[in-house]
Amino acid sequence: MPRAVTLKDIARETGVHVSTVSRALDPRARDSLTVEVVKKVNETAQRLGYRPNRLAAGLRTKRTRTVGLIIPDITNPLFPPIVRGVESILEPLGYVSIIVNTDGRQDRERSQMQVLLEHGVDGVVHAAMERDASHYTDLQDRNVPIVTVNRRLDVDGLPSVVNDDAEGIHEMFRLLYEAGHRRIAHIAGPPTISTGVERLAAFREAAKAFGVSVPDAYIVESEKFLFEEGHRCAAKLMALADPPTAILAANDGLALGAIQLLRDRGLGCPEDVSVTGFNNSDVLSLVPPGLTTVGVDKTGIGKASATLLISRIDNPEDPETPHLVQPIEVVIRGSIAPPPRAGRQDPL
Amino acid sequence: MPRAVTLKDIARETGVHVSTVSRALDPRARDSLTVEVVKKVNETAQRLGYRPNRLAAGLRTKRTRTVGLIIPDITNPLFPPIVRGVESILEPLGYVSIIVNTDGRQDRERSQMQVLLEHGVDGVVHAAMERDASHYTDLQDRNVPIVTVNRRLDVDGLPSVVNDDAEGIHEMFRLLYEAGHRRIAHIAGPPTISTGVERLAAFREAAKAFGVSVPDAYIVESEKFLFEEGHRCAAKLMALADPPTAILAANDGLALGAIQLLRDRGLGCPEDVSVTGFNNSDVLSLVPPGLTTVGVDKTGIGKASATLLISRIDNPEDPETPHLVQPIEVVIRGSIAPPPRAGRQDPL
DNA sequence: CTGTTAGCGCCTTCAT
DNA sequence: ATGAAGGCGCTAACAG
Repeated sequence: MPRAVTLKDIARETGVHVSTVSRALDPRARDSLTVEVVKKVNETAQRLGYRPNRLAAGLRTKRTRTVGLIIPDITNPLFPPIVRGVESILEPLGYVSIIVNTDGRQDRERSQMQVLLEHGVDGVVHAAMERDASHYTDLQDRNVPIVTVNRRLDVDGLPSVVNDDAEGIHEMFRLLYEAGHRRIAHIAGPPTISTGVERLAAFREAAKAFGVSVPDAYIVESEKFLFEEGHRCAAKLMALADPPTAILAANDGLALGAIQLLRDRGLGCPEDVSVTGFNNSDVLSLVPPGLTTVGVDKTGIGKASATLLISRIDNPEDPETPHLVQPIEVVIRGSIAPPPRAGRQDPL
Repeated sequence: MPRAVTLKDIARETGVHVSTVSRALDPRARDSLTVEVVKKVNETAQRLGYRPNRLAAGLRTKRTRTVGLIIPDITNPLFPPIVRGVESILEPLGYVSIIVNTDGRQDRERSQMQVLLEHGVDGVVHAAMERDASHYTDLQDRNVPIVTVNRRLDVDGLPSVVNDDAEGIHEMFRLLYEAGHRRIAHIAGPPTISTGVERLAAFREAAKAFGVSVPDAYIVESEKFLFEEGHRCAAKLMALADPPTAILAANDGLALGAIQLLRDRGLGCPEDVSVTGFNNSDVLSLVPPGLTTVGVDKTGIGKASATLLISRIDNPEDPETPHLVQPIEVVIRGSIAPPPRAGRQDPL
């Protein structure tokens, strides 16, 4: 069990002092040294297989090259690409990420932040879905930079990166409108989730923008962003005396559930009812009829948030708190068609 | 920017020495102290919001309560549940995980291990897919315990946790056999991937066990575990003079690609050709006809590997290197039917 | 039962 | 241009 090589070992080997070794290995301090010394030190470091002890360095410098990544649940397909995006920026810079899952629970969020603090993270990327403004006080007290990704906070002062949800909803609405639909319903996300309320608000905006009136009954709130909920909510919609000819769902899962409900009722998508989703989940191309949806750049928001975080870490005094909005992409598949004739005969 | 509270602060506040504070906070050393002192120290620690500095402690004790998690790509749906499983065990024990992605590249695996070492991880869980036995020498030299998960290594000496691939393939074969199939083909995984060769070997075993002879042309090797490859390989199979009546694919993606090929050719699954997969990916229930497949307990292997790792960390002298095999589950959906009449008329 | 001492590995003045 | 010395926060002998 050969002990790890330390500066001291290199010092002994080369005959110079430890602090000289430290300087020779530090690109920023290197030039105050003889080229020969630098060369010899680096060579022996190489030869002995020296690896800096980040703990010791961190203890001294208060910089650990570690960042915390707080996410609700890595199992939710939304987050792995974000994580990958973050790492694609951080890793080349020599940072490692400590990932913690919170399941969206405030108590866990709090305690996990403490854990990150204990490990001396240089910064934190917080990916979340809940709407509540979490208590970042501990981090801010300790002056640890934090960036939120994937949701805009109610209360603010922190940099954030989000997708352009409003634009995505607007474009889905436009597609339905231009196909001829006027009876357009919305299966909304849970009111506790940030994207749930954002997309609902955007839906209302879009309806107004296109001059389409939406009866209250055309807006159904789901309890979770899941297939089953889409199914349940679509059932409520299709049970109306005046059912919609199109359903704009707040995400893909809800949309797929809605399509299933239609099928159960003997209705076809898109012939009888058009449906749209949000997120462009990987599997969509496989499941008929192919959901028209909003593609979001998950890796992109991850990258952007990491870039933002690094700039905060490197310039702690910079007072800016940018709010980045990542553009979305319209993904057209087969789930939209003009409304059926019966639909057209109804008075607008 | 209030500096973090340290032992020294508590010492000053309570009037006892730093080392006494340290002891009072350590459950194992606590009982050599007066209850009053312990009480007072803990109260003030609480009041001041003391959080131990893990870096400093780690520098002293060589234990950081940090483990490394090496995976090819968190974006591959196979890994998030494993990660979650690992964390479900580690987090309650006070460990955090540093996750690094390697894209399965040896050079990155090597360099990332160095990075983990620099950060003083107490152990490493290595999830991998490639067959090559990686060089764990650096870790082993430093006496850092390591557990591999999701693949068995060619060369060994390390504890590992894998799924019971052989059993899964055997069961799929049985299902097909019992439905009446005798012309059963295999779309194999890439030969560079551990599960690829394992499942191919298991397929040959199963065929032998059931007394079914498999022509060479009935085994097609894919280059990646992907839909497109399943499509391509199935095309080769169905172009044979004597095409199979059943396709046992090495994973779900390949199976779905095969089903798509059948559809392209105007053939139905399961009426014309039966198909089976492996992994029980989340989406399968949504895509017709519902793939019959092998369910693997990803969270379970994650948990098992973490448990194994902890026991290695706690008992470094223990010479055992267990190889755990996690049981699989047969998931029956609609993709198997008896072979069509035409198939039966062929000579066996 | 508690204080003293030393040092983990590194960086950073301060001297020379 | 390099060495000496101190200390980051914590723990672990060793004293007493």
